[in-house]
Amino acid sequence: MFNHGFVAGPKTVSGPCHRSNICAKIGAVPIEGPILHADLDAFYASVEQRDDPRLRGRPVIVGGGVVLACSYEAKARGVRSAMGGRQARVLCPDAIVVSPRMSAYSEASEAVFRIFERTTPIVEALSIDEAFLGVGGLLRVSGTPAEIAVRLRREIREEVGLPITVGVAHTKFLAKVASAVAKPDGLLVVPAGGELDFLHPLPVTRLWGVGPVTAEKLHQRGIHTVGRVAGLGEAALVSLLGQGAGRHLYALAHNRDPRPVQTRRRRRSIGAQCALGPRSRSYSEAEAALAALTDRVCRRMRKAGRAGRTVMLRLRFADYTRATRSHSLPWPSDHTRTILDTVRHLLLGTRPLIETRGITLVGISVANLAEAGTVQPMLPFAPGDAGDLDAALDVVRERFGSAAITRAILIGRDHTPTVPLLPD
DNA sequence: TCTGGGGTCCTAGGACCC
DNA sequence: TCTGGGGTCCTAGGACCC
Repeated sequence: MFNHGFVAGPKTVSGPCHRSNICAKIGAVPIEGPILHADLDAFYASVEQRDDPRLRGRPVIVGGGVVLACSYEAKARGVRSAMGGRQARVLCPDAIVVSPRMSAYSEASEAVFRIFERTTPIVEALSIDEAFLGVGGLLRVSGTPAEIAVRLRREIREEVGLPITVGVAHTKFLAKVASAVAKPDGLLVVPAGGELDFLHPLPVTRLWGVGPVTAEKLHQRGIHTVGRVAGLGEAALVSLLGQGAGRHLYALAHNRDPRPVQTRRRRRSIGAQCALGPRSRSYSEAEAALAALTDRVCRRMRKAGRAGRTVMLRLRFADYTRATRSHSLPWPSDHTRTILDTVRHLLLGTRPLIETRGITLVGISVANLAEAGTVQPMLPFAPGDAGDLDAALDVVRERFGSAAITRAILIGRDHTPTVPLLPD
C-alpha cells in the first residue's frame, strides 16, 4: 500500500513534517524515532538446544530431507538452511538431526512477542522469529534505544532461554542490516549521522530486494557495494532494474527509507503446498494431494476468521519450472466444498500440461481475504450445509486430531488416513 | 544447490467501464 | 463509423524473503 507509494524518488525526501502530512491523509499513525530490529538466532535450532542440553555446543540440524534451520555450530561447517539433507551430512557428518517441533517454536515465539509488546506498543511482526519495535518517545520511561535493546536481550535470554540479536537505527532497513551484521547474539547501534558510513561499504546483496538475479545484473556492471549503487543515479538504476526495483534501491542506498513501523498488518493470503518427490506423479495423485491441502487451508481460514475470493493453484513440473492458475469467486468463501471445487476446476485445465511434463509439486493459496464475519452468505445453493459440515468437521479434528477424518479420495494413499466420511 | 513450505510485492497484458 | 484516455479488476509470471 503506501509503503511503496512514497519510497519513490528524490522529491519525496521526507522529513518528519512531510511524512506526517502524508500519513494524516491516509489515516495511518506516523511512528517517529529509533527502531529496533530484533531477530532470534537460528531460531528452531536454538529452541532444540534449549530443550535438550545434549545438543548445546554441538552442530544441530532441524529437518530431515531439507535443512529447515541449523545451529551456528553447523553453520560454521558450511551448512545452510534450505540445503538438501544429504549435502548437509557430507559437510557435517557429526551433526545431530532432529525433527521439527512446530508447536514448541510457536510457543517460544509467543513468549518472545509478549516481551516485545511489554517493551513497546509499536511492534511489527515480520515472521515467527523477528520484528521491528518502534521505541521513539520512550526515552523518559525506558531509557535510550541502546539501553532498551540491552534489557530486551537480557529478558528474552532469562525468561525464554533464547539468544536474540538486535539492530538499532532510524530506519527499518538500517535496523535490519545492523542486526544481520551483529549476528549471532549481538547488538549493534547505527549512530545518527553515521548511516552512510555504515551503509556504503556493504555488499549490494545486503540491500533489501536484491537477490541472485538483481545481484548478477549489478555485478555485470562492476557494481559490488551499496556505495556504488548510490553513485549510480536513479535513472540508470531504473533503466537497469525497472521502475519499481530501481527507485526502491536508489532510495535505500541513499538512506531514504520512510516506511513507518506498522503495528497491525493483516495476512493477505493463506496457502499450503507439498512436494511430491523427485519422481513425477500422476494426475490423480496430484488431485489427492490437493484435496488434503485444501482441507488444511480452509480449516486455517476458518480458525483465523478469514475468507477469501481468489483461489490460486500452484504447480511445479518435473523439470522444476513452475506455473500458476487462479480463479476469483464472486464472494469470499471459507467453505471447503466451494474452494475444492474451484481447485479441481483449475487443475482440470492443466491436465494436458501435467500429463506431458510431469508434476513434482502442487499447492494452493487463497487471497483477497476478508473478515469471515463480513462475508455474504452463499445464497442459492447448499442452504447452510456447507458451512455446517465444515464446522462439524473442524470440531472433530480439533478434538481427535487431523487424521480422525479424511476424504475418501485419500484412503490408501501414503498419508495413512482412517475413516472415510466425505463423499467424493 | 538437484531444490521445503510459508509468504510478500511488482509487472504486464487484456477485459471492461466511463 | 472510428476513435481517446483513465481507472479497475483479473490472470500469469517472477523476484525475493524467512
